[in-house]
Amino acid sequence: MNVLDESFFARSTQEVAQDLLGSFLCRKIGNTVLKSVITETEAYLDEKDEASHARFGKTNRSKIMFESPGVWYVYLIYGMHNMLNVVTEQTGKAGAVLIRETIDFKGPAKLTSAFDIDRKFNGVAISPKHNLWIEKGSEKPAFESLPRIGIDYASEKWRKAPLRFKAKI
DNA sequence: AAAGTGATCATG
DNA sequence: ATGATCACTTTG
Repeated sequence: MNVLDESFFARSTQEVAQDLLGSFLCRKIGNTVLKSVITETEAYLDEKDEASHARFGKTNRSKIMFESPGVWYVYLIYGMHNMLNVVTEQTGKAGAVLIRETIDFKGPAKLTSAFDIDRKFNGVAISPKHNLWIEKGSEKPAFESLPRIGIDYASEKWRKAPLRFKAKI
């Protein structure tokens, strides 16, 4: 099938972040299936990445990033917005990709709001069985690499690291 | 430019 | 226990 499985996610975070561009985020709610093309992602690496939640090591929140690839990592930010990430890398190595926008929804919090995604998906397998999954796109789009958003607390090296990937329309 | 909102992390 | 901070959005 076209459904992405664990082998897709068990690779380097940057590769997964780039390859996710052009694929379809899919959500089943009742009898309806929503599908929207992913157009922007960000890679968050392991302990060395000063912008990543893994920078403090394994904590209650970040431990999911160290665990098995192919599950969702969803957390609440600013007291009101849910962020949707996929866990990457082999078990034991931290990594996650933030899905920042799709062709229909500009902004990570608007996306989760539109797809009715919240922390109940944290740690859940990325699979149609759980009504939230990703399907392979027809072709990998051209993209540009940019600094990530909203991480001013990190040092210059990481603030400027081109770990945001945006598909060219 | 600044509010709004609550989980999370460090510190005590 | 408390306090500062935060991978955002909306409004002015």
